[in-house]
Amino acid sequence: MKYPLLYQTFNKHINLPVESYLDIENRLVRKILVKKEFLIKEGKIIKYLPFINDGLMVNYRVNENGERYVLQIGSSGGWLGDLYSFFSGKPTRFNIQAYRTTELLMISHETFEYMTTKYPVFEKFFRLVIQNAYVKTIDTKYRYSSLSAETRYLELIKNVPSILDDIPHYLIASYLNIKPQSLSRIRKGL
Amino acid sequence: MKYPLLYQTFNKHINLPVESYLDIENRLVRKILVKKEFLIKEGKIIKYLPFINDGLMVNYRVNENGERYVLQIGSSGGWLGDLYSFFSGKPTRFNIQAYRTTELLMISHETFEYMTTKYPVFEKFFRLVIQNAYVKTIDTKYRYSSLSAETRYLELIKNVPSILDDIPHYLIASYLNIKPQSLSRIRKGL
DNA sequence: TAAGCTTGTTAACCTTGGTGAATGGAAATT
DNA sequence: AATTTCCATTCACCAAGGTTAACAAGCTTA
Repeated sequence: MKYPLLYQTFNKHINLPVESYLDIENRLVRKILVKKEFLIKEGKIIKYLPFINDGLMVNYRVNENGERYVLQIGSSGGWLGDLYSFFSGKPTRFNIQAYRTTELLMISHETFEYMTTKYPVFEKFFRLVIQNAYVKTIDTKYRYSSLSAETRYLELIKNVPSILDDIPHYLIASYLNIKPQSLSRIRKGL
Repeated sequence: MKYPLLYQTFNKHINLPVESYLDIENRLVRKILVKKEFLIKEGKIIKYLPFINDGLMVNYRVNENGERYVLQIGSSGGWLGDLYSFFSGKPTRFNIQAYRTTELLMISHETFEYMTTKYPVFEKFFRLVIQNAYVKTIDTKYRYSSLSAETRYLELIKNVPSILDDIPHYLIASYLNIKPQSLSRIRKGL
């Protein structure tokens, strides 16, 4: 078994025999990104579902004025791609970039088909992965409404401490929905 | 066929023969809520996946100080429940309330099992419903970051005009992440 | 009908975070 | 090594939205 974290992730949601896991493991595309390298750039059509086996990635959109808005930060054990583009075949509006050396295990359309056909329990697995991500974003909306920027910042660095080493402050600020100057102000006040 | 909107909703994502649809239609629990009636109250365990065949519903959470935070507004043709509670069996933290007479078609655990077992294509259907909801909430985060409260208000009433007739302003304000006084101020300025 | 909620609005004042400009240091480029 | 670009920080000032309070209009309910 080359990727125990992935096996563990599958088994958190579904019951998967090791042989079936190994069958799938062989069909994954492994990819290494160095710091600042892009996995996804706006306008491309997404061909893979990426599992972050080890690393840290940032998903952002750019508006008409060229300003970045960080929407998601993904770390080891998570999935960070563009489901919509992957399943619809339409171009993505996201940019996903590694912020330290990152090892991805990627599922192609072909592998996705193979997995869900040969092991139908994977339909459920992917439903659960998406469902958890969805539930998390609703929770984020609640916490953004009810908590101050400072509290959100403290929560974030508690949950993902490695963020401070790897992700520039101006992106952390964007993720928190504030400007870099405001993040500086908050950090100064702590 | 009693509920053409539901049939249409299925067929937007998957190919479902009419006979299969009719088989399922018979297994739904129909429920009518009057204005202000609750579908879900915090602390309960959710037993159904509700489809809004006709109506308008609001999902909110309450914080320690008793303040409401509106997270979602659902209208005809949508799904508005608590997936997490439904699938995990844990108590919900949401409150979901009708804001006009609302007709729901509800899927019990038993019916969900039946649907996904007898017509496996429903695994895909529910994955897509959740996926679309997820994609939409990420988009909402982007638009909330980059747009002013006034623009968000104008977008909202453009997308769901019936909101103004049925949902009190203080809930609309909460959904927009502002206070009722600020919404008044915005409305005055228009 | 009266009393009592609930909701919407206004106004004065306050707080949080945004803006624009300046500075210094780190990193990338030449 | 020198130059340029990028990033974090600070500051003074500004704007959007929050807070508190008062009041009016609609409802409920007695």
